[in-house]
Amino acid sequence: MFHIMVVEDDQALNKLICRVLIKNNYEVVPAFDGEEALSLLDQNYIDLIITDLMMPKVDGYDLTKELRESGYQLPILVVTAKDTFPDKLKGFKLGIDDYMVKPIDVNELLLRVEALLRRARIIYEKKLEFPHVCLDYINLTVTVDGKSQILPQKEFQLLYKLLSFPNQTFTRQQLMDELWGYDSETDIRTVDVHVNRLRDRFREVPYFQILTVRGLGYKGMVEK
Amino acid sequence: MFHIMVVEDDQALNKLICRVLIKNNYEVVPAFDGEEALSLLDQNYIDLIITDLMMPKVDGYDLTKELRESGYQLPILVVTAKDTFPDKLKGFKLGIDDYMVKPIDVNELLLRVEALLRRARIIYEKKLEFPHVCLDYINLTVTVDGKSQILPQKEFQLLYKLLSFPNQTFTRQQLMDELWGYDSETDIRTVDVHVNRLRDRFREVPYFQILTVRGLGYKGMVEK
DNA sequence: GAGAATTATGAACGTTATATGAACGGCTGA
DNA sequence: TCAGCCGTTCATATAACGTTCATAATTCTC
Repeated sequence: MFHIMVVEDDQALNKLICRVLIKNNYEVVPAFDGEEALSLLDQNYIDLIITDLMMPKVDGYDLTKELRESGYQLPILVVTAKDTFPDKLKGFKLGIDDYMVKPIDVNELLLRVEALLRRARIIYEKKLEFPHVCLDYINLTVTVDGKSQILPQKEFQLLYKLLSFPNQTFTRQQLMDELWGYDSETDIRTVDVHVNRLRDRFREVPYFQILTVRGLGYKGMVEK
Repeated sequence: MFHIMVVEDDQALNKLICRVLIKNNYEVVPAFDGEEALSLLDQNYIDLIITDLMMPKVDGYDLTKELRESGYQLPILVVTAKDTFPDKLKGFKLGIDDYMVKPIDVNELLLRVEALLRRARIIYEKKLEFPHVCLDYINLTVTVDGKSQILPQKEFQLLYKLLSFPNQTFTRQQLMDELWGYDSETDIRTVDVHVNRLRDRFREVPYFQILTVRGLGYKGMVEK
């Protein structure tokens, strides 16, 4: 779901934080100093960073500075033993979002991570992520290899439904019930038309497709 | 400048916080319980709330709940003596943004206020900068490739909002709420008219645009 | 392989959402 | 006080969408 980078040179603490995050359904990318963090950031999509301040090579301050100066706006949460006001001042002035003093309560960490994601409007993006493909429910947007397009609502909802449960066959009636409402009087074949349009739209995209299950309905398939 | 409401039943602390904020150029609206806070919120434009949890009549939890349920998205910073995890959990789940435990360092409070305003894009910098394009909130000025023009207020605010969160779709209602006020009775279609005028105005500019998300609202796009 | 059943596809249509132009009235500053 | 700007409303034009329908293509059954 959300991708969080944990930058912390203390191996044990790094591992602890990562484990807690993973347990709470975050995707985690660990790094052990600021330099590694910067290079990993280029290669991974990251929603939020949790970072220590004191670290070898590039420290937390410089990491923050680098990121903000190169335009990264992602939330940065500092976890550190430094408890003096000047440290906090420096951190906040560089553009961090939150500051926790060790020893930290990992449960509070989770709460603060969530609050930051919410505030940065990252968390409300109901998303479906696959390799090469991402569906954004809020924006009705399908992104394939970085290229986004907005779909009409019905088409989007249909695709979203089918890809939410890949390989599971849905009858037309099921789809009608869920997307059109249980009492809809719309012709059941309307589903076909939308499926057809989706196929047209993504004819060239190899990463997913909608299969017909004759006699039953349709099913979504991802990344053969 | 920015308008901050301080909700705290301890008169001395309330006064202290207000004084510090005023000294740092914030406009302050004090309230001494949640009920008063709610009624003052209707009458004043507020950017951020600092609130205690334990208060007579409506407490901090209920205040937060009320606000979030009626659509207010402004940052809420809790200042409280309650230091247990369940308290924090409850607070964050209700939608607070930050949590400080008494006794607090007012200087750190200032830093956190600043961080929240920045993150909520309540224009701490009062500027939005992209390649080729810069929006100056103070002067209502949009600069494209060095050429500046002043926009009418509503048009400017709308553009500013949309470009503050590029690629995020805003419903007309959200935009109305934030730019016109939660209780505004202005026709929702007024948003369309302003969008239309902005498009007219920047028709020739390739660096940003406002896209329609049919059935939902609008979103800003920067530098395709 | 023929006919029946099912699905695919393209075109057309009505509906709804949005875009656009024009006009009105209030406010502001000269 | 008046002109001009601004925000708003309204009426109408336009475009997008969802649906239906007719027909073609495919698959299944016997």
